[in-house]
Amino acid sequence: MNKSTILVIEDDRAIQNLIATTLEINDYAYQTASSYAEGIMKFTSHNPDVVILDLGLPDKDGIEVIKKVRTFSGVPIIVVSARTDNEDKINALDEGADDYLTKPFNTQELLARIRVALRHKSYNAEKDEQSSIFTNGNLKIDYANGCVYVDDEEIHLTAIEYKLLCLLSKNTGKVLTHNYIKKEIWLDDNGCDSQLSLRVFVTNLRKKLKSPDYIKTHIGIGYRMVKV
Amino acid sequence: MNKSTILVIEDDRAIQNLIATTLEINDYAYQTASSYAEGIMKFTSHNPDVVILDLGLPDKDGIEVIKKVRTFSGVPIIVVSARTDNEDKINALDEGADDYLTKPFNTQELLARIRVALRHKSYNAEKDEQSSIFTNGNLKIDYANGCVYVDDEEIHLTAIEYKLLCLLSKNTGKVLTHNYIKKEIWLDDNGCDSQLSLRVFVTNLRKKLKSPDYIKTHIGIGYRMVKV
DNA sequence: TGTTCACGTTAAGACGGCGTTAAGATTTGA
DNA sequence: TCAAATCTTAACGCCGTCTTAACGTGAACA
Repeated sequence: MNKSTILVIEDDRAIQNLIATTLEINDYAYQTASSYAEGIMKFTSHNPDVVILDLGLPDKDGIEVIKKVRTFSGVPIIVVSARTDNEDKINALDEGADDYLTKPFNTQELLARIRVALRHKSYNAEKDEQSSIFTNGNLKIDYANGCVYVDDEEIHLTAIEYKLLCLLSKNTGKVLTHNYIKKEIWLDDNGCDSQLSLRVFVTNLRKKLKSPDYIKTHIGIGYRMVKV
Repeated sequence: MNKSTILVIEDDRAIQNLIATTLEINDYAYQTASSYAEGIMKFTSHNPDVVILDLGLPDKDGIEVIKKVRTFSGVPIIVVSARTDNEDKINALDEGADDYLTKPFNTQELLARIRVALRHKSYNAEKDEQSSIFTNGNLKIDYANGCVYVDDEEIHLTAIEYKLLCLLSKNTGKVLTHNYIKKEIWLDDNGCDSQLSLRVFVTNLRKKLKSPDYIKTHIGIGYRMVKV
């Protein structure tokens, strides 16, 4: 049997050890991380099957881990936190966490919830095989680190340009309507004349990608990224 | 928007009402059941998107609901129970429940966990939606991506041409009247002499499809796509 | 066999959407 | 607070798309 790998992001050493021991006894492979940065790094290098996450990290709020991971992966995330406030729970769940346990927790329950998570994952596994690195011609996107390369040279994109590029690249081959793009990028859609702005962003993006061919225009409809 | 349907299996009337009210306020459709038998019956008749289940039912243990449902469905099941015993929790989760809340619970948290469950479900639904490709002879239409291929080579269609082709292909074998096509494509029908325009579009479409045979003319009536 | 009618085809012109540049407004970071 | 980066808006030329007109073609019918 293939061991499942579990990434534990937790800054309290005592609890980290408790979880690690529990996992070890139950024959799971695992990795540990003590901060946001280490967590993301270990995620990309080990591609775990489940993430166990504490919200109280030294460098950033644990919520940021959820947001970051969700930009490129649907892996099950179980939050384990001392925060009992409902708002924290709801916030974490809505940002993409799959479960939320409050400390102190029962290790048997944690194991059961890990089994639930693995069940979900294996059910999804068929279609899921997405990596955190996207490649198309001379274009490369590292979703986990938020870097974009053209001809193996890093290029600088603004926030909106990056969002737009992610949107297009994750839907390569699919035509995205102006309206859809608008809603994804400008969450409140009455902010500006985004139809016009969009044209400018596409222009700039094409320029920075050093080729107009990645993004194809569908007149009257929208845009689409094509395999080159 | 399509309302999600939630089945609440709970024998305590007070809590049943509490959940029902919460769901109603948040614009979910729901069904209620007070026993194992009623729960299974309503499940089969309403095919809910999520099940909320109390373990203490009058006729059978709630665990039996999980076992039964899992023999034919992977629908998300959220257990809501007064039993705080870890064994009960673990047992329910291992039998196939997806989440477990202990009473008294916070309604906002319940709602958040319902959203998690629906997310899982819709994520799975995407996989099944993959087969939206139409084929007819050398013509291939990828509705989901909005692309059209002839002889395995992509062809470019304008917005109206694509709309027209979709209309015809989705009604292959059926004659569509001029009037019907007109209404579907030119929503405000007083815009132009669409009868004349239509002739031009059909010509161009036939040319782009590299064969006049896909679209057959019914003089005085309309057009129809035929299987070639 | 000629007439008529609906449709096919082509081409031209009008129209609108798009790409592009640049300048003003806004946000961000030191 | 100021400077730099970013976002929004305006303007304009170009090009693809849509519409319209004109003519050709073939079938039905007397």
